[in-house]
Amino acid sequence: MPYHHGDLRRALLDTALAAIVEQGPVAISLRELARRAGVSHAAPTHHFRDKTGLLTAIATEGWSLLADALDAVTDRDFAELGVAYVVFATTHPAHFAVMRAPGLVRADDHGLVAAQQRAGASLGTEPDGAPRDRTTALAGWSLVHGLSSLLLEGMVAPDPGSDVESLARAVTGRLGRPLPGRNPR
Amino acid sequence: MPYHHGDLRRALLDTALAAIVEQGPVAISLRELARRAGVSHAAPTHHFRDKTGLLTAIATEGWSLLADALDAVTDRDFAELGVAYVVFATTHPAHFAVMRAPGLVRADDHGLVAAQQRAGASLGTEPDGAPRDRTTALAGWSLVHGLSSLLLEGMVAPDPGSDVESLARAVTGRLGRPLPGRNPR
DNA sequence: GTCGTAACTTGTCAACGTCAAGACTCGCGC
DNA sequence: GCGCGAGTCTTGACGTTGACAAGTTACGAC
Repeated sequence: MPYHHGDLRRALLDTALAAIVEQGPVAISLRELARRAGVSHAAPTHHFRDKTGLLTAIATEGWSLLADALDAVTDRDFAELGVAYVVFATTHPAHFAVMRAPGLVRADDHGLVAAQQRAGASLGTEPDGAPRDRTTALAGWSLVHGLSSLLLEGMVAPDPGSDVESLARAVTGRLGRPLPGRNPR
Repeated sequence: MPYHHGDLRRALLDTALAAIVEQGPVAISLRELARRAGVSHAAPTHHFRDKTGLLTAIATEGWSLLADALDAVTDRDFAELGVAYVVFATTHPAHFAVMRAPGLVRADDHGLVAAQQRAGASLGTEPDGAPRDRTTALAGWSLVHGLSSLLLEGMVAPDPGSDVESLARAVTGRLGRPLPGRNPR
């Protein structure tokens, strides 16, 4: 094992993500992550100042990946964006758990706020690029954020034989969509 | 200070709730709660086996209070239930933070599950007492759960001059109701 | 009144997060 | 090809925490 790890930062993030899936974001310990990565107990300090720093990095990466996933949706109807949101949450449970956990991250971190805003902007933009009506955007965001949370908390599960994607599609379909010519924004 | 506290269990819960508002549910320490309550560092153990036990008790109480709040809504239209949900979350931030935090509580705790189901049943019941369509109920629950979360995470705030209740009313109004006469809003 | 039981204390342990100081190694300037 | 600084990692230490064990005190039923 070389003295210089190569990419210890990435390795620690990946180890942390795996541990979070197993034990939740609260139960992880920096020392155990270091152990799993084969480095000394204080090595993480240099890459992420402290535990909050590590979790902030994970949350930032999460929001950024979510923004990427939303930007990749070609049919920018809200239903499709919403489905992408829920699919992201269930395929990146560790990221999403940290993103929505209260008091685990430095909420005023620059990179974190920027990544959050990028994701928010993607949700709050109409297919034609115009900003969505605030109430509509908020309702949509709430809906998919809440559904993702309920799924990850285990309070709701897709019907057997069905999957998360079709559940998300059914639920987002309940959102009152303003009809094309009839409603501003 | 008497040897027997009187109602240490309640005192610890209240102290914990206050501390959670200040520092978040993760940062609280059993020892500090004991200190604030004026008892020895091991006293909490006897009332709540461990830290998870305390948080489970808070979550249980939260779901139970929420169920009470929902049951107290006389106009059982979903919009009103939803407003009550969001109002509960913002007026009981400590409870709600624990209720929705991942991995902090014993999710299989009997009392907790029962309280959750009581709240869920209230949301999933039509004004006339009939069970609501599953997708509709889930959409509504997701919407208000998500909105509450976004508010408490500080990612969204009511417009200045407005308040949480009217914001919740506006947002729940965006939910398409599968009633005859199709125009929501 | 005594006695069982519940409530609380004191003492202890391993693990953790964080800090300070030192050791190693890489790569750039010369 | 060589020194040297900056970046990377280690070692060691400190205070705090959650949890456990064993002992002490008060309450209430009989």
